Amino acid sequence: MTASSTPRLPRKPRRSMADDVRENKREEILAAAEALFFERGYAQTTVADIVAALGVTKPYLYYYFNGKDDIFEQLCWRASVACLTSMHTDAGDARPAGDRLQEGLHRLAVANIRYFRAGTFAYRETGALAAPFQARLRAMARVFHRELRDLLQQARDEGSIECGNLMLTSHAIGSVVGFMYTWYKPGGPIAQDDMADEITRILMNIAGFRQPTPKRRARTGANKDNP
Amino acid sequence: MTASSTPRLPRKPRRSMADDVRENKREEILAAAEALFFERGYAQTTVADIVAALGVTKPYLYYYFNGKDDIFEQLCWRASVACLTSMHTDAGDARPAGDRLQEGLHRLAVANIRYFRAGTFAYRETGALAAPFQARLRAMARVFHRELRDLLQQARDEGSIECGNLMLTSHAIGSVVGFMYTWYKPGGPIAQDDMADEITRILMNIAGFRQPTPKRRARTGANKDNP
DNA sequence: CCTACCGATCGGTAGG
DNA sequence: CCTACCGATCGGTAGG
Repeated sequence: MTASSTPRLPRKPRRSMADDVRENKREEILAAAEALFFERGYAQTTVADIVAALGVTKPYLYYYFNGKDDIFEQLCWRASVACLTSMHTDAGDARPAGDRLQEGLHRLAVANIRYFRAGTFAYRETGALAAPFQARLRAMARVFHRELRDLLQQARDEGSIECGNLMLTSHAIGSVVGFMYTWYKPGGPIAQDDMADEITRILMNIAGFRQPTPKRRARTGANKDNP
Repeated sequence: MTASSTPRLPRKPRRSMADDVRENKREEILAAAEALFFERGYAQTTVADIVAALGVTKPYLYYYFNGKDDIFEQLCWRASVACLTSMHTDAGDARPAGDRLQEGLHRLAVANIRYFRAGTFAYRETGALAAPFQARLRAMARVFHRELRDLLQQARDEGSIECGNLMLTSHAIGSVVGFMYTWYKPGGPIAQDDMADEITRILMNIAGFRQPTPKRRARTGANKDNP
């Protein structure tokens, strides 16, 4: 989290080869557990299921993680962070709010497609999560909705969208990405990039977006080379 | 379901007073279990929790139900039926598709508000449901989306809505009601009837509804007295 | 890094 | 003798 160190000093590589191996094994366990938690649910997935899927034993798993709940929290946290920080925009970003909104919604769609499994744990499996962890997730969700509502309001004020109740609009947008897991599975007929664009269009439609900003046909994207 | 019997013969009341008492007790158990299953999840709710909430004992519960899974399935089934049959319209209904769509979406909103707890079990707790039961739910969900897409297409053909991909629009509509449980709790500042109207407006907006049918300002509603 | 096994707790049901 | 229920305990399995 606190990765702000003085540059120009490539000394002391934080990560040895042994660390990489360890990290790979951790990720293998996380990937196997994520698939099972998503399909069967947290409580219906046993630690024996996870280790069987990997062809290892239970003590192997407990060497890399503190327990079943530890694995679940790590999966849930990283996915929730990726999805719920999508609407964050730099304070110095002077572009029209409509552009920033569209870029944020696109990030939101991409994150929810990328983390389509673990991204659902926070709201599907609340009962399986410890109360303090739930509180941290709720706090992050509040920030997400605040940032989204602020962007919607700014975009409405500048006239690039037309929407009614901001809270309901915000929730409707969150619902479309949050409910995607019930019908969308990556690997289907539609490529992930195309699906992200399609979802972004739907989200912009819910926001009441009318035409791509009449003033100047701005081509938004990941263009952050020069300001 | 098959309640079509010859009238004018009030003989043989199907339901004795003892049956009513039994039915009341069943409903009490179902209500207590529903609240716990919704808040803690199926696996995190024990039979001991349910009976404790009612001040009764486990044999009492097992007299009225075959088990924990039996209770869960009954809750899930009745709620899912109520929500997923909302888009069904009579074959003889000759009104414009836009009106039938709006009426169906309003039923959908009302059903999801009414069954806001057990209505989520089908997609939140798939892992806790037996495979054959899941199959029956999936079949019913398929019918729901087919009926919704048919209505959307008819409404688009008659010009009362403008929407893009019918499948994505249908899923976006289902998402808004399916994800309501994450932010809406009945008993809040907004009355249930008002919330149903508000949700219906959002759903119609997602469908691309433009003004209440320009041709004739039809006032749709539950007015089925005379054709 | 595995085999073998524990303390705790589950859903369900016996006898009375 | 039946029903509707209680206190006590069952077999089986979870995480560890």
